[in-house]
Amino acid sequence: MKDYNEVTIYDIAEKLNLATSTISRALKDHHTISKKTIAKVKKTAQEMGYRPNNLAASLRSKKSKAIGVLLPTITQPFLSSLISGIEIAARKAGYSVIIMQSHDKHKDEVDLTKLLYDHRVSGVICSLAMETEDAAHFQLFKESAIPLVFVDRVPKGFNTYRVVIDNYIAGYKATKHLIAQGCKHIAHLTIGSEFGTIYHERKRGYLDALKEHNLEVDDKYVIRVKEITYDEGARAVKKLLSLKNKPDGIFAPGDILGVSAIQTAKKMGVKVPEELAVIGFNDDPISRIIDPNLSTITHPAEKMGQAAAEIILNSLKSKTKDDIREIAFLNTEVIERESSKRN
Amino acid sequence: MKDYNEVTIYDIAEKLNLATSTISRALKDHHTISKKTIAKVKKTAQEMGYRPNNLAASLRSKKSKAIGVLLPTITQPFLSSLISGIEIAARKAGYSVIIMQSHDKHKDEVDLTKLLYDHRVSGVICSLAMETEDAAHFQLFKESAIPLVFVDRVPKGFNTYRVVIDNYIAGYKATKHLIAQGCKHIAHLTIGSEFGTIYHERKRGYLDALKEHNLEVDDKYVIRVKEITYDEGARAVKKLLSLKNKPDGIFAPGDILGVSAIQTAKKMGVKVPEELAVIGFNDDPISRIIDPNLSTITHPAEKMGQAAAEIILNSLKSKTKDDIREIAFLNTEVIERESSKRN
DNA sequence: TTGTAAGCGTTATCAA
DNA sequence: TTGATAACGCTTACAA
Repeated sequence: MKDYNEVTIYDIAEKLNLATSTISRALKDHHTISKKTIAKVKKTAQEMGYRPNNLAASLRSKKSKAIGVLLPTITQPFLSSLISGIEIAARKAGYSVIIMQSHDKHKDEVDLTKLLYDHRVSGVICSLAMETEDAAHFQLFKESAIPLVFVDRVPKGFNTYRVVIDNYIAGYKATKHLIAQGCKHIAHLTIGSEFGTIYHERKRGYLDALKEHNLEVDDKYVIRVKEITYDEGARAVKKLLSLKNKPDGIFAPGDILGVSAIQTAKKMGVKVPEELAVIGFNDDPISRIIDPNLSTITHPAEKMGQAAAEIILNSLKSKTKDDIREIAFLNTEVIERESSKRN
Repeated sequence: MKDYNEVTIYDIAEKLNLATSTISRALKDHHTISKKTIAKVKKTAQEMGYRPNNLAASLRSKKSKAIGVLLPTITQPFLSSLISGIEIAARKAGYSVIIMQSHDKHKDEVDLTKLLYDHRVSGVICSLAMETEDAAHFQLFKESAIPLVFVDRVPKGFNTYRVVIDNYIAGYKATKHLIAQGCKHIAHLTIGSEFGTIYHERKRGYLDALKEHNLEVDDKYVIRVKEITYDEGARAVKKLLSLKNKPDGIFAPGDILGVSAIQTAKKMGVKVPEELAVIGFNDDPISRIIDPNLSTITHPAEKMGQAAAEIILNSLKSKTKDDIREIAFLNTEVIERESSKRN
């Protein structure tokens, strides 16, 4: 250990014959301290090798300069990009990022909210676990006025900040794209409950696009998957392509499902896009590798992360206990690739 | 705020007519406290809704129960899986995980080591930035006896814990696999300096495998890329396939490069694997999506993360200022897929 | 513009 | 087995 030479503001104060409070203020450019003193303090701090002790500051101010991030997992491309965006924005403002994974388990999510609370994080960014059906465990952040931002998988009927895309519009656009390619019988895969809303919203967009164009809305074309995996995707698509009236288009609400639709179709001798047009969701790396390349919907992960972090940072700065809960709607676009190009 | 009802050990002490020190000890099952008292304290703590304040504990003990993780980026599949492994192991032991991205910049890495130090993290897990050529900025962890584990991209000649695969063996195995498929002219892509060692080691394995089998070692078959991107991979492979003596095999030390080798070959009318066998590295998701599927080398990311975290945890527990710097070598395997199957 | 002094909630050192 | 008390390094009223 080299604790013996850990320099504190007390040491600086002694050396400069000033009070610790003056040092503390000078170091943070407090306006009541003269420029001369500030310069002098900073210079000697530098010379003495002073390093602030965030722990002490946090204890005193009851706020650690940290943002807690609670996600189902961090290995999905969308989520790791999200974290990246958060980390960049947080770092710039001098905040650190603590990450926790719920692994889509409700119980873990509940436990981790408590842990984050214990850590006295300044703010929390969360995307809900697939299992979660209520948001009661987030109440403690509200009660403690700790800014809370939900991203992507957001709870229904819980009043907080949220950063999302308009999943309804995105689903609508995706379906409309298939319609524009001449598809008449469009299938859809879906997952999740109404609580996490995003897949439900995408489905709403899908249904409304069909209705708007007077296209058949048929329950047998909407298949529910248990989880977003290649196996589940294959299972669902096999079922669809075994129908006597095969669909001629599929809107998959995730690229893993979209890719497995292409793979399954190829395996079954169904030509993509000629006989089956496919569009996915997210613009994951795999969508550009599959042959034919998968058309998809952009999901601006890094931007959403930055937006979420900035909302927290602003909320912390303005201190106004605003009851206006900001909703950031980020834009999405259709990316047209070979898997849906029929014209 | 509901600070007014924040319960502290002081409140518990008052209620039970005990000293705060007793409460503190009881809560941690200290052996000098009677079982009866421990039970009583825990029960009332529970009842009163007591939540420990890590910040205060950290300040006092000069150690925050946190592990700092410093990586080039978190969006690469290998690295996000690594973090996942770290998070799981750390969480189990009651430690939190703070992540920082160097974005492969040396300067950022230097700054972030200081930040991590300021945070009083209990330990640090790091994978070096591509730019980094010396490890001087990690010295402060050594001096403070903060356990430091390097993973994957480890520094040369800096004595600390490290969790790695044997990149030499892996490169050797990959090349040998191509040789077993009947390849006679095997090319290799490489990157990075000798400091970060991993790519250099893979290349050594490649060269030794060739030599062992009396196969041609030709400089024109070793192409250096500037970064691991599809564009750089395409550029390098285009060059290789334009030689009058085209290679009949490529060992790419990363799946992105391997995938772009396949794509480029296909585009140039070179058949994979018949005319060109390809093997990548990492077993990223894209390797199973590309057609033909990319043979590759496993890189046990999550396990490496867990191993790294556990080394730190053990080091913290045993407190022995051990100078034996553990090296964990994890196993790798060749995964044979279509891109190299010629027999 | 600067100083005084009281905490923040623990842990650790003695002493009992 | 338990208690009293002094830190840990900083922030922040309030005073000067």
